[in-house]
Amino acid sequence: MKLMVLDGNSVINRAFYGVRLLTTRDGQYTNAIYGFLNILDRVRAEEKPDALCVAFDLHGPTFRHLKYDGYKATRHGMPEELAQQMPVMKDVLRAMNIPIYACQGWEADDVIGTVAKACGAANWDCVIVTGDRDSLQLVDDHVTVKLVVTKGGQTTSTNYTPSLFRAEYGFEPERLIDLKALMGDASDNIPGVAGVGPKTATDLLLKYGTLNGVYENLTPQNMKGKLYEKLENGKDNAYLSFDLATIRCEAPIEFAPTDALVREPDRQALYDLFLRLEFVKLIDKYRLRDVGAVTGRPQPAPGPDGGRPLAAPTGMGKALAIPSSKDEFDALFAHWKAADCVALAAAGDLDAVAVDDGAHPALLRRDRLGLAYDFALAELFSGRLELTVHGAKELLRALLERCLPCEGIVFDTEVAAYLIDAARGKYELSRLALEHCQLQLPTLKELTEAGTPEAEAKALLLTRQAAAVRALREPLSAGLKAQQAEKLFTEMDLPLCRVLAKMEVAGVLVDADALHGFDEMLKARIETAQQEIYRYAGGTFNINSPRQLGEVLFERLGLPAGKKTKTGWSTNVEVLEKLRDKHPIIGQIMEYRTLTKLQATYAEGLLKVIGPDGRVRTTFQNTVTATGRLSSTDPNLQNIPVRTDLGAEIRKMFVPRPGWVFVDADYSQIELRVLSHMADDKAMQAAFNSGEDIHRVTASQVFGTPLEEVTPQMRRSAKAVNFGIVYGISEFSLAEDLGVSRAEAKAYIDSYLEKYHGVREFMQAVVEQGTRLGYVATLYGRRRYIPELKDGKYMVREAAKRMAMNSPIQGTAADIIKLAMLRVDRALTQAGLKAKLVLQVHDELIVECPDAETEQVKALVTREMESAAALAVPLTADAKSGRSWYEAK
DNA sequence: GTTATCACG
DNA sequence: ACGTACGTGATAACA
Repeated sequence: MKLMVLDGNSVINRAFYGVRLLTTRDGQYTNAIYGFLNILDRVRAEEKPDALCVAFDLHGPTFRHLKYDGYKATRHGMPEELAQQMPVMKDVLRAMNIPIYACQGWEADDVIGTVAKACGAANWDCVIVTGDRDSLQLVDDHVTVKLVVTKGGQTTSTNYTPSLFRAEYGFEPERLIDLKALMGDASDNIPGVAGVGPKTATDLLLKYGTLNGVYENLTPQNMKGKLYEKLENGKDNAYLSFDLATIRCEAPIEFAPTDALVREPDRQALYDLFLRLEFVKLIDKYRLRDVGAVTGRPQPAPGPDGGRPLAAPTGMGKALAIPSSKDEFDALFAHWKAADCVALAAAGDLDAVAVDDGAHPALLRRDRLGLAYDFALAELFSGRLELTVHGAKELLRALLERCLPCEGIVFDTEVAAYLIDAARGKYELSRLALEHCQLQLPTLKELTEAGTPEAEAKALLLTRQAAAVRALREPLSAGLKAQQAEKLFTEMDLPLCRVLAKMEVAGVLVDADALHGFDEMLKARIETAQQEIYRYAGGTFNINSPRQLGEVLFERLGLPAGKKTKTGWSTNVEVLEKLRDKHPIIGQIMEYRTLTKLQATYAEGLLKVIGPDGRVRTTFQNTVTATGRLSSTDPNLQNIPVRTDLGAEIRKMFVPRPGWVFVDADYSQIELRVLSHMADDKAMQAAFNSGEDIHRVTASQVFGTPLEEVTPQMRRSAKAVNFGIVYGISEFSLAEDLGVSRAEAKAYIDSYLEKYHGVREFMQAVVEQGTRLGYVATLYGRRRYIPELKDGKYMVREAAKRMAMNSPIQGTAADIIKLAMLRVDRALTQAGLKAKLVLQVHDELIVECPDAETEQVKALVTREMESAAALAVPLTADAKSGRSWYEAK
């Protein structure tokens, strides 16, 4: 029989430092618990013990402590983030029915030793799981130590048997005590013999066997140099250390191995705990999903009814209708019209839609309704129902693609959840339902594995999703209200979904032939650069591998290595730039990098996603960024090159359809204007009101030079300072950026904040409020929670301050351009123009426009962008038109 | 899946 | 004494 005992404190410590900080929505830290459970799972799977228990330290003085004042005096107190998790960890273990042992006045090690001894007496094997090497002294024929190391979430472990120990240390496990007695242990505050380290101590033990052996042979002849003296002087400390290092196996605990036989967990308690800790995946892993059902939770369990016919998705005894005629649908529709919340969940291909109004749940299926199906969809989205969905933009896109009506969506649970906490970036329906409504959604996999045919499983899932969407509306509405974010929701982010859907459907035409030609040209130039590089390097290697490149540059060619990354040398542009004059290979590598980037990401990358109609369709993500900006994926059309001539060639291949042009309008300095408004900085506002170039004015102010005497160099510096201010400046980075001394950079910043003291006060106020309230907000009330402002670590706190300073500015600018998009879209429609918004790039809007509408659209877009917000300074936008994105910019 | 790099505002 | 600008996404390498 085999018992496994975990050193609770040691393992949870490893887990805490090995897993990045995680918190629940209400701020409970969970990473150590999560990591502990992972380690526990792993070692259990590896060892398959018959019995299992955990030993913990208790607070307060220990037996060993009392013997020596210095003992443990330097052990760091547990960080608050970990201390908070300790009681919960024990709750989890209790719920798992794993016994916990601890003993006042005794250390976890002593308890473990006692347990191990009891195992020996009962003729059981014992495995000790710990992250500390102290316990290795307990290793014998029946006791092994499993030493765990956690690195970046990965856990590896080593099983120490007597033979492995001997191989590594050269002596018996028990002699580890003698070793510590000689060399000491700073982390445990064991003094050892002054001047004797691991090397000397090991040598001594190998020669004389034990600590006693060493002192029995202590003569000046035996010990070289000063060693004799050191040992003589350190004798008392050595024997004291021996005592301190010895694990006591007689802690007064009642223990027999059979007490700890593995038992089934208390599934209910464990489920409740995991739910509270938001360990959604672990609920699955421990197969606790069914527990939610048997305890009167609102939703039946997914597992057991996987094979049952569709029924009662709302748990209130209502029958699910699956209409198969227009009449049946009409009857349902009449009921829905009277409901205050009709929730929908639609299949991606729109071939099925689940409807749930709380009283008349239904599933509309194309295969059941046939020709009446499109009619039903048209009715559903005719605007006569108040619909709630999860992910309005995707649904609208699907409807628009099929030329169906798309009215009536008044609530989007995904967008609402994003507004409530934008920092999460992920808003899966299943997760939200679990957190806000304690409602379990099955997964498709579970249902099919339970034997439900795939089609039926998908249908069942949809009805569940509709019910979840309906259940979520209330708590999320309340959340929006609590944050006074209703207006932001109703008037900005929700209506924007339709505009974004229209833009996605419109897409942008890309000249595939031209792009293909560009691709070929790049390939040829890459080939040339590659040959040159191989020639200079004296052989071939993978230039794309930073590791191999580092080897060639810094080892083979012996170039001076600059900065390092975590894994090796850095080979990024800044490093290469500094080496440019040192070796001709550098220029070629930079060329190669530029070319391959263009080729892989833009030429080939875009060619891959051009549709049959020659257009590419991005997805605008409206629920990912922490600040409120949009992002663009698959493909990302917000990072098409522009800064270099060769890169900008790509923009020549983004073209309007024949007979049309692009109108491209961008805001001028929107973030700085927003800052001048929010900070109410009169000096900065005056600068904008003067109509002068802002960076020049800043230079003039900061350097105390008349405007006419500002040199390009001064303007460049001022521009960098302006950027720095928006980002939450640090002297160091500004100095780096400008290539000046830190003192000089500091002088710039000081001078800037002196002139623009409104900005200084604003930044201070934002950080103060952010720390006090836990969040910062835009002009329109969009919040970003930044709990790191209260973090104990200086670095984390400083980074959080920069986020706090930047987010209101970046976020307000994002809010304003969202308003502008709504206005432009509406104005184009109202004016009866054919022109369409096609792209947004943060401060820039691109409209595809018939030639004849060009001038009207330019004026309209400029007007709508400039009047989107009334700030204390003018908001200006410049519009241009052209036959390609390149020309229009 | 994580890391390094580099494209954009 | 420590490491450093804000916000994104795609690609290739490597574990």
